Amino acid sequence: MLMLVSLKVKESIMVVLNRDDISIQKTADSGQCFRMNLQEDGSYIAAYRDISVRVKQEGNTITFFCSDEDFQNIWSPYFDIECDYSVFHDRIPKDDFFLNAAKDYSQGIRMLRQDTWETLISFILSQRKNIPAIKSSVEKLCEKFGVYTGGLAPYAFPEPYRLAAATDEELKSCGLGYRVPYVKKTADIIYSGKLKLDELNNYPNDELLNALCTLPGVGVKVASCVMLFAYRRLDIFPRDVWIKRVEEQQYNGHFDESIYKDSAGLMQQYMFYFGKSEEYKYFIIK
DNA sequence: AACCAGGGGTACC
DNA sequence: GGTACCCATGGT
Repeated sequence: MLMLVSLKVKESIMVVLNRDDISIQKTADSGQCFRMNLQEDGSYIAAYRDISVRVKQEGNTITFFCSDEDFQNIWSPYFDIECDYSVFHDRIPKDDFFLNAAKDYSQGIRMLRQDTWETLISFILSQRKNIPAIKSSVEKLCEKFGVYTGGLAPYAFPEPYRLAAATDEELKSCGLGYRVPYVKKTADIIYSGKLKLDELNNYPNDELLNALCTLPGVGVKVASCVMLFAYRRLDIFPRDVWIKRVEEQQYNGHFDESIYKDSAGLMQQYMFYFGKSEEYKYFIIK
């Protein structure tokens, strides 16, 4: 059952939760974020803009090493701690064996509330890359262009003006390949204020999609990821090669996400995470 | 060592 | 409106 217990530890250097519906590991490996990494001690460091936090999970006990204030203001929203996903799970039809298996395998993944700018650039450079390669490029961008913070994640995600002013050679050295002009032009559009990411917050889905797709290197898939992971449009269902593969193998080529309404995005995460797993190969044979 | 990766732009038709 | 082809790099 869902437990919503929060212990405020004295001196408030950490916040401890007891939750059986959260997995930091699965969330870190779910491919929605690229700056949440396993440390040698088993904890994770999660980074976001220019801030970072250490999170350690042992069973149902999750410890955030931050002040109570930072937890309430930053990390609780970021990890979507307040949201109960069980109502989303209840919408899965009993006879959809694949989606039920995907849900069971993936349960614990959180729908993170990420930064729009960081998510936009991350997914522009995600195209035709696997997740380790994306993480590598993002890390290089931070090291080369990000402000030094001295925090757990020492370098912030670079500000728009830094990427707009970068040379092609500098960007290429981050492994961006042919995506260099996409990143640079998009950074210039954001930096110059021709498109204001904050203002898109109150756009309806179709207008938000259109606005994002005007950016170079942004098509429907990248825009969908930004909408789901940063603008929190939970009814959006991004289709990448893995999802399309699952649709071919499990849904005669098309999964109708519309019946899931604002849990479509979560279902997509489950399908993606399960579809990539070794467990799924076993599921197909069975 | 081939093959593939959380795709988009472009040139066609 | 579709569709074929190219794109640069790194992980497996």
